[in-house]
Amino acid sequence: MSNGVTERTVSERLQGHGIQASAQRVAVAEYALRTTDHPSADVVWAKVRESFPFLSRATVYNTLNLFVAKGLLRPLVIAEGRVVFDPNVEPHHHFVDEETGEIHDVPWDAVAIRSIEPPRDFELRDYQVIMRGSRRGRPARARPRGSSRSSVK
Amino acid sequence: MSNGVTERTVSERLQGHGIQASAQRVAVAEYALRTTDHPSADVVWAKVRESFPFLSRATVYNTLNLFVAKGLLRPLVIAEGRVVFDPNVEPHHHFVDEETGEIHDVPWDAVAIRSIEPPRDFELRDYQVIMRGSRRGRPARARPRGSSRSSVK
DNA sequence: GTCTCGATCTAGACTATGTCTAATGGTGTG
DNA sequence: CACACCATTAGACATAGTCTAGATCGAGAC
Repeated sequence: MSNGVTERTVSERLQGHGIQASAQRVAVAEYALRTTDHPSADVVWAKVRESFPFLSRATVYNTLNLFVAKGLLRPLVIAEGRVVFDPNVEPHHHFVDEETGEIHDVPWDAVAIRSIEPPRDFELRDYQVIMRGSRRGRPARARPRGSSRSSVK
Repeated sequence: MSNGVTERTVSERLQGHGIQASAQRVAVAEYALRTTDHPSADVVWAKVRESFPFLSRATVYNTLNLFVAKGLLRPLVIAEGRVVFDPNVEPHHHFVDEETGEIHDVPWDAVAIRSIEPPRDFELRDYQVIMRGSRRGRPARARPRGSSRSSVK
């Protein structure tokens, strides 16, 4: 794909957002800015270390937070127990599979909103629709939470 | 307020949902089923212990998860770093104040949705709009995250 | 009343996510 | 080379949440 955004090297993208490039930051960016998996910070750490073993956990957290501050990633508070990161910073919605915990992007125009009214005295900065459900045909009962066993005896 | 729902005692509500009442469960319910604060489990623990000191943390977690399983509470994955609980189990939306982290209920009809299309092969169980912003007049820059100091140097 | 059984409650160990700190190392400028 | 600055590191720390093993409670059987 050569759409004028992804054809630039990762290193150039970082510098274009005012981020000093370094070996570690490029390695994190190569994964985190290309994936569609909505990984958590620890998942990024594990993935990147496969090809770049000299990388501390603190650096991954620092780097991801830096990318968020510079507008390269968006943090999502949707998954249970952790923040996940989305390199798609354009407006869109999300669908959470309640059985697997997987998060899928939903195009902005898959939802037609006629009007939206924030609470009085509050200023709306952005919004999105969070859908929950499961793959068609599966009943989807008790949600997995932490361990695989049921959380209520 | 005597609207046919809240006029029943908490103990009766628990039994009506198939939950064996106990001193601890009633104490948790008195707070968690009445509040509009969207508390986390540890907040519930702290609040309830003010008037009911003999209460372990595990009991609070067990009890809240039981209430969720029985449909008395809805878990929300909106706030950073924790799950919060909402005794309003009717459909509604939420507004997150990005400065304070406070969560406010938004009535269902504050948003007019004309159509909504989940991803192919997925079954939509429920959905809600998550709005983010801040109180009018305040600029709302860096979001507080964990500690009060900036997370990116 | 007392025995028994299952449900509930408890303290504390444990795991996972995330932040902070102090020290180390690399790079550019003079 | 020396200095300053920034990135990186390991590990300590903080917090949310789960699990376990044992104590305790309560209701029915006798």
